[in-house]
Amino acid sequence: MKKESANPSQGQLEKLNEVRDGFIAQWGAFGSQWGINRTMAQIHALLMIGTNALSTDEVMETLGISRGNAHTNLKELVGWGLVRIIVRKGERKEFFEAEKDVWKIFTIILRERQRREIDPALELLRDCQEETKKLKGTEAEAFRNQVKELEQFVSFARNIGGKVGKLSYGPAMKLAAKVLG
Amino acid sequence: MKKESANPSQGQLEKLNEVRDGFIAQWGAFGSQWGINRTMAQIHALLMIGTNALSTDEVMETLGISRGNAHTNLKELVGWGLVRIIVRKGERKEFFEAEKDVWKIFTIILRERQRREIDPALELLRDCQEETKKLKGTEAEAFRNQVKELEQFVSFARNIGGKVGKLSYGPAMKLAAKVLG
DNA sequence: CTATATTTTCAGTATTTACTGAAATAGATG
DNA sequence: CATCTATTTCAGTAAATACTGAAAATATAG
Repeated sequence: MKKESANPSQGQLEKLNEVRDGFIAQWGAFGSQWGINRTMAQIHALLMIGTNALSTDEVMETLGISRGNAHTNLKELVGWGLVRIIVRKGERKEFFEAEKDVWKIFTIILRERQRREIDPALELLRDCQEETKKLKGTEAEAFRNQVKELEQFVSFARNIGGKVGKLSYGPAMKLAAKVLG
Repeated sequence: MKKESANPSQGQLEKLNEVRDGFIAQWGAFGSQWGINRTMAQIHALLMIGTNALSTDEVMETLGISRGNAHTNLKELVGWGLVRIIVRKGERKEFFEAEKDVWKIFTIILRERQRREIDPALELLRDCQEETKKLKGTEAEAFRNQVKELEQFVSFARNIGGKVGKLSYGPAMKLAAKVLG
């Protein structure tokens, strides 16, 4: 008979995989609500909760997805800076490893969303003001004014986000303490 | 010959409509990147930049969409609290009016996303910790630990968001000044 | 250079998500 | 209660998005 020990039993391994699979599936679902592709979120979850870097084939197999899909989304994650490519000497394959530090993950996502989504939105808001600068009438003024308010708020928020994103964990916590008073 | 005045000329009205249409279209595109349905974002933009409340028919007509689509998305916006229903006496139709105060818009979106997306994610993270509490082994520990870190961070951020969302404009700006200090 | 392993691309297809239009329901009016 | 107006629902369809699988490109080793 097997003795109880620090090593997991068969049942425990099964349980772990069950919970992990559930986590990955759910995380994928959350991702798609946030405008992130489901598979990308799943791969990110998979790499984040595992102990070692995985190859494309391992990702394909674990999630049951095609090579093309795995490849595209892995590279997309690398593009975000959330995943790094690891090359092991003697091995020809690439392996993929996720950033695990939650604060780093947060700042990366913050910066990337600023760059990809906030900045273009600000540009639109500024263009709209510029284009209607000389127009007269109630309607035109209402439009210009609302757009201006939006622009001021977004660029203000962006500013705060920018500062926060540059902080490292310690200083960020000190700042948070102030906010939480 | 028409004299120049505070009233907009024909050309100005055209220009205004052109810029407004561009704004609405672009805002819709941004919305879909953020996991918000395009039409809903467009209707929100339309109501936000206009001077008066619009009926379902006016929304349909302006955006060139079906009644069902207009109806569903208007009610969804009402569900978010970003749009109010106006009933004019003597009129049988409902009219829709958007919240225009940017700080209010921000706090509404903050609260709703917390409720709809962050809270369920936190629940998942907590469940995963609970379910794996007793499992032994390196893999299990890595999983539990990463999930714990995520949970701590998200619930911490949620906390800050919660406080900020409860502030009104003035105090929020004072707080922001500290952060930007 | 040839053989082999790995990555990348992408046309075709599947899945998901959003929209239409019309029918059903609800509300008001005389 | 018959009629008219407005709202709501939803089956069917359209559009957007994501995925597959295989072929092409690239890299490595002998």
